[in-house]
Amino acid sequence: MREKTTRDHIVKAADQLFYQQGFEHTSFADIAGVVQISRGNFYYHFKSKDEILDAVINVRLADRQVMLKQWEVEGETPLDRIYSFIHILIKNQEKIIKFGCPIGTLSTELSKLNHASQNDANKLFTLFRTWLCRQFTLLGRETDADDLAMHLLARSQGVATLATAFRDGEFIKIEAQLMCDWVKSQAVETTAARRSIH
Amino acid sequence: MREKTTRDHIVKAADQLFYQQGFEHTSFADIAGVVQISRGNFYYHFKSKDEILDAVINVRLADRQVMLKQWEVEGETPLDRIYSFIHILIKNQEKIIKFGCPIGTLSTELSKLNHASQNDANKLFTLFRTWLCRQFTLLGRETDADDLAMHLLARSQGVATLATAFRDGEFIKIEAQLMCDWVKSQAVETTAARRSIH
DNA sequence: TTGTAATTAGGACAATCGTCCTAATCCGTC
DNA sequence: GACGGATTAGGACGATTGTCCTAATTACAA
Repeated sequence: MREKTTRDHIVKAADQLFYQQGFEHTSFADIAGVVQISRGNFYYHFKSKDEILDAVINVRLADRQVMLKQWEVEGETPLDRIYSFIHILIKNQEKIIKFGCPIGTLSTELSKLNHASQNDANKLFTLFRTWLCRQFTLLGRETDADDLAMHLLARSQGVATLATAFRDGEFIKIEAQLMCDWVKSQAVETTAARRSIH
Repeated sequence: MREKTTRDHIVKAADQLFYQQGFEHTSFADIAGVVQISRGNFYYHFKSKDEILDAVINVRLADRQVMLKQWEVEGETPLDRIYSFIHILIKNQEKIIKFGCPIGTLSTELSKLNHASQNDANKLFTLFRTWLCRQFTLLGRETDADDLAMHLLARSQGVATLATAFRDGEFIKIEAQLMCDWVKSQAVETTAARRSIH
């Protein structure tokens, strides 16, 4: 699990710092301080700061892909798997309160910077969106699975934003429970009368 | 409505630029370019960039207070007033797709910067939170009015975040409708059997 | 018209940013 | 031990940042 190469160290440190301080607010000096490396050495491994960002995004994509695969193995039903998604809000509670959602905050920042990598960063959202979409399809909601996926994604994003602003961990717990209840109610509707989301 | 003083011009330009580009990514040169003023002249009106931020936050607070007051006058029922809140997502659709929610994105950025004014910026959230809380109380949900207010705030924040990421205006419309349906269902529960939020 | 305060323009400032260059060092191979 | 490529250290660079200082200009009162 421990990274061996200097390049991996740089990416790992950048990943954390971009999350905690934001991309623009993190300087080469900051990363160098963590990795214990000379500033000039960066440019042997990366041609620019943007290239480090790309590497960070790719690492995050790979990490989340592994996580989603793991949820597919562990969760027997699509319901269980969606619960796993909701549960990361609880699991990462402390970090979310301090720094928000790593995917959402990066997407928001790059959007304001009008950064060239915003499309790449948003692939992280798409990754969860299509995964959730597939689970809702398996749940029998093939016609509106994507709407349900977007709905759940949005709610988790909103919870993260407000939990950070108000430094409120209890709020995360309450909303996570509501989200689980909502998902369950959506599954039930497969056998019951089909209604709109509410 | 037109601002007279140079100070007001600066604050207005900073307000827009902080929204569109973010606080840190907006330089004095950027503001000066809009206001058509020399860079050195800033420090006659403000002692620092942080002081401009404080002024912007106060202007936003005043603006939103006026808006909320207006909704109280226009809306006959608390239900109507909450609808007005949800409707800003539709009204500001284009801006939200481009730049997100001005309150949420500022709060998120200042949180990452660990900026001294983050508490002041979060007062914007509190303003809507207490206002929504009052409306839900008038709706007969005095016991969990604050939970409902936070829930609605979170959902609107999440919608804004994803609408920006996916540049999707249709998503805003769908979710706004869902939120309206949800609010209505919450009001109905006052007369019907009291259940948990779902 | 004159004098005084308010306002502005423009440049200097130290610090920091991302970037780049070159010399030194490391390390495995012959 | 010597060679050669991979890796690193350290500083120089131009640009930009927020901040500050001072002289010039404006606007208003006497």
